[in-house]
Amino acid sequence: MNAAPAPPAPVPGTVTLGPVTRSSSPRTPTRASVVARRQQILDAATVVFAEKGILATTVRDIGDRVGMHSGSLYHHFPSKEAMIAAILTPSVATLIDAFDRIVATTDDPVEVLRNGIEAAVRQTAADPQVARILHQDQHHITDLAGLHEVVRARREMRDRIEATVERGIADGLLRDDVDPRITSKAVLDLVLAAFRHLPPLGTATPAQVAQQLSALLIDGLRRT
Amino acid sequence: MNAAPAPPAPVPGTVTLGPVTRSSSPRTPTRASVVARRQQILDAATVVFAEKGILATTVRDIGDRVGMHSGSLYHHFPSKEAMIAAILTPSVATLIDAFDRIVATTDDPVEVLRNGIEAAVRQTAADPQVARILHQDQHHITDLAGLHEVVRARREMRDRIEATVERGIADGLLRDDVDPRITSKAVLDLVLAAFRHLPPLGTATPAQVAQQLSALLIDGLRRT
Amino acid sequence: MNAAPAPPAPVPGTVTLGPVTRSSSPRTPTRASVVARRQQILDAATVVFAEKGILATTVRDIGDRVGMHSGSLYHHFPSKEAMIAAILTPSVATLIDAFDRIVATTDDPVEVLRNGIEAAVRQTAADPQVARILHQDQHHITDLAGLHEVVRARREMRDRIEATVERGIADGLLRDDVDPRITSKAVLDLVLAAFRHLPPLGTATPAQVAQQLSALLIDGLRRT
Amino acid sequence: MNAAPAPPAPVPGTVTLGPVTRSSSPRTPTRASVVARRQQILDAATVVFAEKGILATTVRDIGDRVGMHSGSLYHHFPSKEAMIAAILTPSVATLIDAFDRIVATTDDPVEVLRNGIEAAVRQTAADPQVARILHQDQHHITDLAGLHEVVRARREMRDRIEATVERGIADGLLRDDVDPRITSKAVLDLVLAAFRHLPPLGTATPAQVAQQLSALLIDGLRRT
DNA sequence: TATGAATGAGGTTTCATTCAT
DNA sequence: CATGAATGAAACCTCATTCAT
Repeated sequence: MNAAPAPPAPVPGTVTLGPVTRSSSPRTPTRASVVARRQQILDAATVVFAEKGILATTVRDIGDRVGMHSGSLYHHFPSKEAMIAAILTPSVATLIDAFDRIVATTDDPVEVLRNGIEAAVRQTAADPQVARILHQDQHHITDLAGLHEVVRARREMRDRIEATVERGIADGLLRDDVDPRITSKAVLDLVLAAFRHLPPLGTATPAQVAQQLSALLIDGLRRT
Repeated sequence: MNAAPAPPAPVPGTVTLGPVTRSSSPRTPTRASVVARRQQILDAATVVFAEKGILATTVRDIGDRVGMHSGSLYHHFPSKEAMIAAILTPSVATLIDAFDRIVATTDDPVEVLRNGIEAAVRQTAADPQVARILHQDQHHITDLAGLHEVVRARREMRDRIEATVERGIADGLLRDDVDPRITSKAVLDLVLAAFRHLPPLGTATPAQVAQQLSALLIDGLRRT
Repeated sequence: MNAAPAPPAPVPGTVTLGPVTRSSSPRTPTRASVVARRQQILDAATVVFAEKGILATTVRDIGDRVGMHSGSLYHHFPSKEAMIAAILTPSVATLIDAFDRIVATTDDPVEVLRNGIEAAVRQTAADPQVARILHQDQHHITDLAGLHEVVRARREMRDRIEATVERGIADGLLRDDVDPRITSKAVLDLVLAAFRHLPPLGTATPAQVAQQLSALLIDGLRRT
Repeated sequence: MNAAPAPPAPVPGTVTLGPVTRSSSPRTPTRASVVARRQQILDAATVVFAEKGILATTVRDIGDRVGMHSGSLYHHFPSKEAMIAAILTPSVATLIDAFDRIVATTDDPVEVLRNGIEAAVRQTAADPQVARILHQDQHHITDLAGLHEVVRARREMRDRIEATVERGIADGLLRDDVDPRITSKAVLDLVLAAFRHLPPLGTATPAQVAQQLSALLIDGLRRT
């Protein structure tokens, strides 16, 4: 999901002294530094988006945080929306991958759910800011055009959960009086909201949160 | 909260017995119609806020929907924020009241939760748009200043749930390995997100949704 | 500037006992009350204009002060500008009259100036608010179109002063090295600014202020 | 403060010795031009403020005069008020400095007044537009918040004059029947209104105006 | 690639004025 | 005559984006 860094361009002012390989003139950034700068911007943007919300965040906010003028951001990204996409897309993809790997591991739907929750929480812990954006700006993401992939990914996640629940019911492992659609939305909601309990907003560890959510969703609150 | 634009309405209940008593011509701004206009605006605003989000909604959007110039809205409300407050505050208050009445009814924490969830879902069903705003704009509401009451109400709700869970654990009715804080947030989240399953966004009935959430949260997914 | 609250109008329910004096039908206000209402509005407007300046004063400010809706003011005056004219014009006319009477009294230019200053200060004391408006909104009055009369009056005042100074010089009573134009502006300025020293803004009596200004302008600061 | 719109100016003093040294193409935003742009805006704003008054001047008026969109002004100043401050503050400071230098020169209160008046008029002549703003928008400046410094400066000027008059009286050099407070206000008023007599509004030279005001205030109109 | 200035559209709010009732 | 709602223009300011340098 890495948007091609694009070649550093021919560098207009550079006068090549000889036919030698001067991969980096005094001012020519290396490919590495280009990538680094890009990531720097994304990191800053992620923090601000998470803190203020996508809509309330201005490109100037982002520029300020990288120590760069807002206009300069447009050398790295064609639009604010592109930054959002660059931030969310890979993270969402990773999440799906993780879930898929779980599904491949075992056949037991209950295990799939339990492990899936754990994997999701772990991923959330790895990047709580992105999870927060995904959660709190869900609505704006939906109609942002260009984030179709993100929206699709989310829907896919839910479908996988729904399918798992359905299989669990069919297998007689899960109660047959629950609605798979409502349930899957609930599971996804709680999992994506896990960032609230993890640092920096919360204090619990990923393992704890995963255990709590599993307990809640699978076993219920009531003592048995 | 009737979202439908609905014609100015010649006061539905008023039946003129004869041609005589013309105490109010169709356009007389009776006290009733004054209130009605205000409510008309709020209804329109509610729909738009729910659809586009608080931040993305412009006062012009609202004006367009009522068929009014945006500036004219300021005859009824001093600011966009005031409209938001007028929309959210009563609804949130109602919710708390409902929950409180439940708590007063029984001592059994499990019953409190079950009935509380049902009451909340019912309230959400009564005004799904407001619930949606509350859910999806939580973040912006928090730092909107003037909505302190709404924020406080939400926190209060969570505290009540947390206390109930704690009591349930103490009484031995709920499992003692769940974290009341995480649990209460989860319960509140799922309940406030119930609007998704109810019309117009969903198709389930309030009773169904309440039953599903109770089942999920209290009894768990697993067949016992 | 009589801010007197004035009686609340002709009492709507008053029924005239005979068919004769129908100067006021049940709802027709007497000419007197009409005039009173008009004056009430002007008084309120004067206070607000003086306090906040013409431009910064909104018609709502005025309405608020009379206890009337801003729209209703338009039953009495066709525009905000008309109110300004109604406030300033008579006062300015009075001032000119006063000055003219002085001029008619004596031939001695020094006496004319001394008495003129005294008369002007007295007039200012009689209506400090108007003087304040005249002073601080001079600029806006100039290009307000409809206040031509006020502007003209001011210019006329200055011309009269200038003529007096010129005559004084010709008569050998005033120094011949002063520029009548500059001098006349200065005299007018100081006189119109006298409201600052009088209540409610200041504490001096009209006599004191007049004496001070005469001393300053005619005799100078230096001890002789 | 060059009010003239003046072409962007290829830097008048810069004489290119040969066709070679093209260190700055016409449009290079050198530090000088950055400052110049800011000043260009301030100059335009000064003219418009002086002509129409602070309140009646819109940011669009200013933008139009610089040939710039009104929104673009906000790259240079955070608000209209900031522009006002940037225009008035330095000028007022200069005025106080000038007066202070005078006071330090001599001990004779009469000389202090005479020289002070001259200095103030000279300063007014140097920047008549600012003087005009200061004079005609005194009221709005007072409650503009952010211009406290300007207000304070004005008051300080008056205090200095008042002290000088008091000393003059104590020394027996000035008449003892004048009120220092009324006198100081009058002196300041006339001095700040001097712009009326100077170009572009008037035709007198600074020296003439200063002499006239001194004559008027110190020696009086009457021939001795 | 970074900068700083500029654009242009649009956002919320204010306000004199009009008008049906 | 008063009311209260509505209008329409305009005010100040914000912001994503563009572009010459």
